[in-house]
Amino acid sequence: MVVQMRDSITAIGPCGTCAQCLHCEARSRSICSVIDPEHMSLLDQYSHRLVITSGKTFIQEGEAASDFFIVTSGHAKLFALMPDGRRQITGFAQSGNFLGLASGATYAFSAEALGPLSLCRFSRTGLSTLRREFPKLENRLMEEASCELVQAQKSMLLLGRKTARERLASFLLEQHQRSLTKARVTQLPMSRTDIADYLGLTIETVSRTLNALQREKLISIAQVTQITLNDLPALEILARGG
Amino acid sequence: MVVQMRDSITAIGPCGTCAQCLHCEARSRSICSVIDPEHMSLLDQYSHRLVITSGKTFIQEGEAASDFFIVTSGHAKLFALMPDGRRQITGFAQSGNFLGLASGATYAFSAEALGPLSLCRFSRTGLSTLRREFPKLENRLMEEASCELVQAQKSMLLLGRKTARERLASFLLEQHQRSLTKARVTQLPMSRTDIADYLGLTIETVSRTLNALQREKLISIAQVTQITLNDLPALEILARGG
DNA sequence: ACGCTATCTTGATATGGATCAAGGCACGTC
DNA sequence: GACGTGCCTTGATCCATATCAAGATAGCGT
Repeated sequence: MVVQMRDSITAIGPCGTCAQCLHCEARSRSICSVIDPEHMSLLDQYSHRLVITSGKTFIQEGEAASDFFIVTSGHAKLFALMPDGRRQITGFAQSGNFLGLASGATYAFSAEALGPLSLCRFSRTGLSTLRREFPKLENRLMEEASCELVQAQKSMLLLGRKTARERLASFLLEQHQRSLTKARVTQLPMSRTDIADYLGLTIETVSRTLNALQREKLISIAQVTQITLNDLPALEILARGG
Repeated sequence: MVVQMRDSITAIGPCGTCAQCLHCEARSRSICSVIDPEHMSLLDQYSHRLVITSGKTFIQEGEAASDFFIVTSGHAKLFALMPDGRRQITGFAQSGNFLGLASGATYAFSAEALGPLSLCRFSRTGLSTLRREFPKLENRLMEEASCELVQAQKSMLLLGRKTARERLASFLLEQHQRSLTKARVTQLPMSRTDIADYLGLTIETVSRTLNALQREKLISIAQVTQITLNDLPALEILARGG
């Protein structure tokens, strides 16, 4: 059962027989991991799969916050805009991440697909029902909120007090940690412009600083989006500022 | 029942007969507002009153996050430090505010009293018990976390993309809104250094920018800590950046 | 009231990162 | 394989804010 919505958003709706949640590639990393496989059907009932094309905005700042999302594959960027176009990316989301906590009645941020993206959508009321049904979800959601708050405070320190070099080192280490691999090669899903808007810098400064770090042998830039961290300890010292 | 702890922290412990929570000056503004007066005694049982002297650090970044706090009177600043002393204040807390959500196993921030401060302390386990006992608390805590996340995203935009003038205008409006009065005179509980560390600026820039806003008649600085917002619409336009 | 100290303001100068302006490179199209 | 078209890099210059350096104020204790 596939339903076409608007121009580029495809909804693959609930389906009693195919039990999607059970085989969800993001389940172990998402809030759904607290729900036993035997109750998966209720999860299926209140969730909908979406596929989003690259570059599409699927959450619009200021609109009624009626849905929550879990990223099941791909990457997204979350951002806030100023009237003159200045942009601050407040975070990147990947498989398993829960989106929508930073909202009151309306969304406090916009979200856009960084490449092809699949999502799982919950309506506000649907999630409420699930929370009542599975008290463990409450704890998991609070955990999720706590992690986001901790991350937000790190970003505030970075944006308010770190130099460009320290910001790039922090960013590269964060990306490396999120990649979940031990390999020191990190594949970046975002452009230089996105990195700049995440770190509160300009694209030129990002480019210059990355190349400076490469000249100092701290990193190697194989391709634009593929960076090797050659000296993790040195990068960590740089990132934390001494 | 008054228990003296360390040098300057006074604990006024649970007391079966005086029913403190019922008369708590912060109750209507705190998470406790969701609990009926008839159940107040359970709240008393799991909470402890503390009085903190000005300047004392009562939450230390990196220490085991064993307690949560509610500010019952006074103001506190929350901050993160870098090894060389650079500081980012991530928020200010006042009566009713809940502290401790931005924590995993350890606190992600430090907190210090801005002037005399009273707190209500909950142990992690005590709060867990209360959450089980009063499901409404879950919703209220999630609300609290959402508000903090929204606020954090606003701070990220401010720190990453706004000019000094825009930051000061945003700050003054935020303080004005928090004061809960309609009067256009705002009494600031924090020093210029704190404002600078909150806005990612230096104390000199804060001073110069405030005086520039005064010269332009947007504000009046009666005393250092007492500022009148003369032109709210203009300040709002400035704060949002056009 | 006096002086001590911390905080704030103001001025002069420096600088990290922004802005302006060309190139270079990769990738897709015809 | 030439030609676009979007990134990305590199260079030259500028400027908003930091830094350095005095003063000015305001509490506060004696």
